[in-house]
Amino acid sequence: MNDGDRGSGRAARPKRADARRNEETLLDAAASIFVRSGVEAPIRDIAAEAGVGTATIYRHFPTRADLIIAVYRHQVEACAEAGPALLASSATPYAALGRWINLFVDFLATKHGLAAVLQSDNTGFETLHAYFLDRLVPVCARLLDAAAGSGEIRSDLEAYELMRGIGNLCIGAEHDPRYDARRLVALVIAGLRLP
Amino acid sequence: MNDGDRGSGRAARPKRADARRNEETLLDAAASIFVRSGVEAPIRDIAAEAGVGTATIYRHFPTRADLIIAVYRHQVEACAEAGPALLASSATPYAALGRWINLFVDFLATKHGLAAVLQSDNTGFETLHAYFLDRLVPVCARLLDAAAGSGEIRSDLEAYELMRGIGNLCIGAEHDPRYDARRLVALVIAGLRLP
DNA sequence: GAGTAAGCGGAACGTTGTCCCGTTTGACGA
DNA sequence: TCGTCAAACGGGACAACGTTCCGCTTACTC
Repeated sequence: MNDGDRGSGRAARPKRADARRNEETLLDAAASIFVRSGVEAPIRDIAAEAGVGTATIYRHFPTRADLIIAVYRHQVEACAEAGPALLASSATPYAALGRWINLFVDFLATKHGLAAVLQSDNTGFETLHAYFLDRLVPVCARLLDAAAGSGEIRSDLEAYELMRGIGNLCIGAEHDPRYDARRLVALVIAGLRLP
Repeated sequence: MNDGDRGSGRAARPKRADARRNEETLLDAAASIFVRSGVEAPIRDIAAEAGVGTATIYRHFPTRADLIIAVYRHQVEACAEAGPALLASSATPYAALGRWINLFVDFLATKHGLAAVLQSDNTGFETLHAYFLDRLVPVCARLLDAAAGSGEIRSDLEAYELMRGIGNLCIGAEHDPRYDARRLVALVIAGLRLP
């Protein structure tokens, strides 16, 4: 946001053109490498794909988390915005919740290794945790509250816990035909239901 | 098994005493380090704890998976053997299933990082996957079959898929007071129940 | 007690993340 | 148009780690 200049006081000179260009190139390269080799691909590979030095990546994205966030920001935003929309357009809050969780699973399951990174307690991914949580937990909480309010589900589960559980279930779902994360997630959602 | 000599033809000379001693020492050291730093602790740390060179570890346990298996074998066996016992002693197969899953979660949740490693699609952990799966999936399948047979749960979920899901849910459960794997697992088990 | 191969320790090598530093280059004022 | 300078750059340097190799040590056998 605030493309090009900062909002604070004396305009600190805007980014140089080559820097802006490099950032674009890097995002494209990272997206491409993430698809090919997962979000834990070596920094050097991404740098090579972009045709820049490794330091350039660190300059634009101090941590891997920052890069991942930048690459997937659009999709996360879309997912967050889908929450209220689904709530408005679905027959019941429970139905909305189910659909929204599916959206979330779609997102995670197609991102090679993202789910795993999202759960890792590795220091250095706090930014990533914080971003996902800040953005999506409130959305999930609203859906959960609505469904609890309408008496469809139990009300003793925190959105945070549910989202972490869903995230966990999506780990390693890409490469194992015998494991379908969606089926397990559906089980959790079913278990949420009140008799 | 077959402590000391091999069963095949000409007795290939038994292991040297110092080698056997080192293996013991290594298992103790690894167990201790696993508790302190998780199952992905640097090989060097384990070697240092045991007071041996790194090559000694590789000689006894060619891959990290082999070491992990050796360290936890007893507990896995106990878990496997608990399956039939619970089935015999519980009121219903469904109750037995629930208790057995709890045992499994207890095991995983206390082993710093084991759950994560168990799911990783990293080459080199096939042995670990194979061991856990070979040993525990059949046990789980029997419990699942029994509960399905008694009409308590749906019958369209493979034991393999359930176990992977449970394993996934246990990832990162140690260090986050806001995330209780057991609660999510209970939700899955509840979702399994037939109306 | 001597011979021998199993076993050992630690140095060496490859890979990866991260940081540093000398060089290049875009932006701006003259 | 051109000179100046800080932003930005590239790639080499360093550290941590997994893994392998090799010369030395030592437990067993006779």
